[in-house]
Amino acid sequence: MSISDSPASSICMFALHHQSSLNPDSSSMSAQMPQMDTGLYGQPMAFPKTPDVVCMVLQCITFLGNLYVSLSLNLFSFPFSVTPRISGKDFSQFLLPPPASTLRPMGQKRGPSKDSMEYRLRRERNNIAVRKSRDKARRRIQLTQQRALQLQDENHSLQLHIQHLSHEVDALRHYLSQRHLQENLSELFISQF
Amino acid sequence: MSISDSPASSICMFALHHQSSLNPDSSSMSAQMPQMDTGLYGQPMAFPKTPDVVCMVLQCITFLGNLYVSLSLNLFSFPFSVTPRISGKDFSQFLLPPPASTLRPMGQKRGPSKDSMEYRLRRERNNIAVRKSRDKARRRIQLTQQRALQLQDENHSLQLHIQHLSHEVDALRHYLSQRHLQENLSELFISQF
DNA sequence: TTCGGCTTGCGCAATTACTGA
DNA sequence: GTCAGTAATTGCGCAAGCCGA
Repeated sequence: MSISDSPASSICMFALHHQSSLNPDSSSMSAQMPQMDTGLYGQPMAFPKTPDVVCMVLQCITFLGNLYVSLSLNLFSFPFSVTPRISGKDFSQFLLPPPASTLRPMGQKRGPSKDSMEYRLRRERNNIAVRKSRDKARRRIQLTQQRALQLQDENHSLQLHIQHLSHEVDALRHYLSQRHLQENLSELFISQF
Repeated sequence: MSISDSPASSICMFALHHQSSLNPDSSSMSAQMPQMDTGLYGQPMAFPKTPDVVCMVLQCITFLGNLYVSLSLNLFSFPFSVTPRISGKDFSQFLLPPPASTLRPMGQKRGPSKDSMEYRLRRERNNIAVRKSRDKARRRIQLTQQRALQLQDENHSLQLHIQHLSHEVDALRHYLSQRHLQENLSELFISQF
């Protein structure tokens, strides 16, 4: 588990920011502020129509991914509450072509652009992997918690057992010491005759 | 912990999607596909210059949020690795005004729009809360794991203790039975006289 | 009832871990 | 052993729901 928010780094980020706040190369920024590129890339372009068959493929991938998570959840039957907190889950972002304005000019080498089918397939595969990984993590956490509770109970039982055995040992020792004392007295009594 | 990916719900989502894949009301879609609005809202507008004081406020909030996480991490000194995996963390998205093209016309009642300062402040507060909450969850998981290991060790010690006590009880019982046999023999021997 | 913080599912992107050629 | 491609992991932001004051 890695945390990038160490004090030094966060302070450095904070300090460095003043010089790089206009960096247009950040992919996360371009994802959230695509309009920064409008001056360069905002020229009118033909909206790329996505073939229906590709939509079907994406739908199938999404569906199978969700089915995987659902089945694995039910397979292990963990006590997750299944309340539909996210009521309006929206898959349309995967089925619609990305906006035309995020297209880069042809000369730009950025790998596959955000509207390419390869990019969408890659993203969707990763989304499935992410869901799978997080589900696995949830299971691991649940197992650890259950194991801790079980160990706690076991510990309690063992302590009771130890208590019982200790009492037994004490009783036996006490009994023996009494017997020993008695015998000593008897021997003393006998020896006086 | 709630999971909304039950089989039924995911299938329903899948089925429902066919009728709503073009829903432009999805906020998540609008976040990732802001250009869908260009035809409506892409008219030339004056770029809203953000006052420097607001940038300062946002910077302070971000900085304090990161500081909180950092300090709480160091305060409890958990063995997190501090490798800077995200090398180019970019805060500029919070410090720059949002793109003009995401502005909604005044008539639209959507609550605070994505470019309003109130929205950005709300988002930034939530981001801080999210970081805090996830950090707390990480700590909880770490504690649970450590507790499980500790309980396991404790369990082992207790089992050894029980083993020792059981042997002791056995030895004492055996000793007593021998003594009892001896005494019976003695009594028998004495009674014969 | 409302409001603000807290949780949590999710997608994105970067990075790491694996695996087969 | 190397390298390319893919899966897995992880930090992050967004949004929705939850909860207590």
